Amino acid sequence: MRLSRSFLPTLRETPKEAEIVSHRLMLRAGLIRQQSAGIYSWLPLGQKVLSNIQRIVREEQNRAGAVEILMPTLQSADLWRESGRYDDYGKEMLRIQDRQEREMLYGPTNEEMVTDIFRSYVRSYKELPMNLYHIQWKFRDELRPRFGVMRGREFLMKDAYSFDVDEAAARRAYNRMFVAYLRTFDRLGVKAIPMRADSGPIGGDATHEFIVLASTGESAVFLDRAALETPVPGDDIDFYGDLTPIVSAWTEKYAATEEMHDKAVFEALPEENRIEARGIEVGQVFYFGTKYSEPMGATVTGPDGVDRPVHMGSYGIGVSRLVAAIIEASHDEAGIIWPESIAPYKVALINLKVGDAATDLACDGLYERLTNAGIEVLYDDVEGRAGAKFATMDLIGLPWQLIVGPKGLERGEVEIKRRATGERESVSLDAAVAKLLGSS
RNA sequence: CGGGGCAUAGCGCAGCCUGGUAGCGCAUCUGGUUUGGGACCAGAGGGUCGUAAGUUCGAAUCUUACUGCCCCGACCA
Repeated sequence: MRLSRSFLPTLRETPKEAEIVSHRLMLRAGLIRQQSAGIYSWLPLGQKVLSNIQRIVREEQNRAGAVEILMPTLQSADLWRESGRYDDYGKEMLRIQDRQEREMLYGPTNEEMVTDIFRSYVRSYKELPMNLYHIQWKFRDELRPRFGVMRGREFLMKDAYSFDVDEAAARRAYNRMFVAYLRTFDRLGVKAIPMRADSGPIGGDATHEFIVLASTGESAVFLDRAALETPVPGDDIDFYGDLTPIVSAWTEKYAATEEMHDKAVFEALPEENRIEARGIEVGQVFYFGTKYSEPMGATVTGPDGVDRPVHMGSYGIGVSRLVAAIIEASHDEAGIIWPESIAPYKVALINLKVGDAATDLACDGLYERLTNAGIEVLYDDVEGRAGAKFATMDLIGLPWQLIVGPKGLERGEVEIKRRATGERESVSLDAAVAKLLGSS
């Protein structure tokens, strides 16, 4: 993408409403614009990051056997009366009337709706296990939205729902999502630790929150340092094999949120292993048995010919929140440092002297070669001073900067800078292309 | 929802106390000089001062109500 044809509104000064670093950087780098308390528009750069995160989430969900659907944002109140949650959910749920004065709501979650879909079609245990997910906007009318998209009212969430014939099978489904989450967050370039968590109003007796450590996090957490070093399974993992050793390797190490904190167990750890920190919840997995299937009549016929309510779990990832969480975990004084897997562009191609024939020619050539090779390049082809160009590119945090100016070109060289480390080297144009093609 | 704060140009702010019809920096536009880490000079455009009522000869400024937004807390992907 040529900068001259793009829409990249960066700010030199921080809007005063932004308190935490991710919110400030998201506004300054032109990722989002606030439209109302807790409600944001996503600008081109933010939208690209959001879709890159979705792509990875989707790939890992699919790999773990979940099947993508798409449910609407608006739901009928009647469905929620079946589960009893229409009255329970309270003011956090945005209730709407349509022109026929039918009671509707903007979905804060989708257990009822997915259960309705399931019960409409599935009759036999032979069709299980089943796991349906979607990535859709949710609305929760928070008392106090804050920190930008970290706690917005409207937010993008991946939510998956598993259906199984009995508890043992449901626990296996739970483990599949647990492992999928380990892999997803790893690929997104963040260290998210599964921690024992309170099940809250959704109910159920098995749940973990996946938490990214960050000083600005909203939850206080306690964990064993060993949890940080537990390996994440590779992409050769067999999701239908026995996952319990992997899950156990994580759950055996102490890691808990404040609500579930067991002081005695924590203090039994060697002192140097005890970590007290703050964290951002980016995902949560639940097993809640027949909480919805029973009142809503989602049953299957078992091998013995008897109908039983299915055992369910739900699995959420806060996609829009992850954008902020990743920035909290990966930035410096100058701006954002995107992990390569989700960076909006891989390379910032900086033309230091737009209008200089040789520089323009070199840049256009590099742009074409890289783009043709399938690399996403943001090409700064706009007249401007070097300092301002560097500052903007540092701010938006693309992993690589390819700096091209007349001085280097006289020697036949361009400069490659790695945003994360600041390390830079001067190489020939061919070597630069080769290096960028070669780096993953 | 309890407590606190803010609202003046695209962004950041001053002016308000002590009423007299709005200013600074950045950004934008024009011209020139510059050009490898957010340049300089000269000029220009842009605001019915959140909304509504009130007080007054006169309101950004005083009063009241409302709205929006932010922060702390309780609640939450």
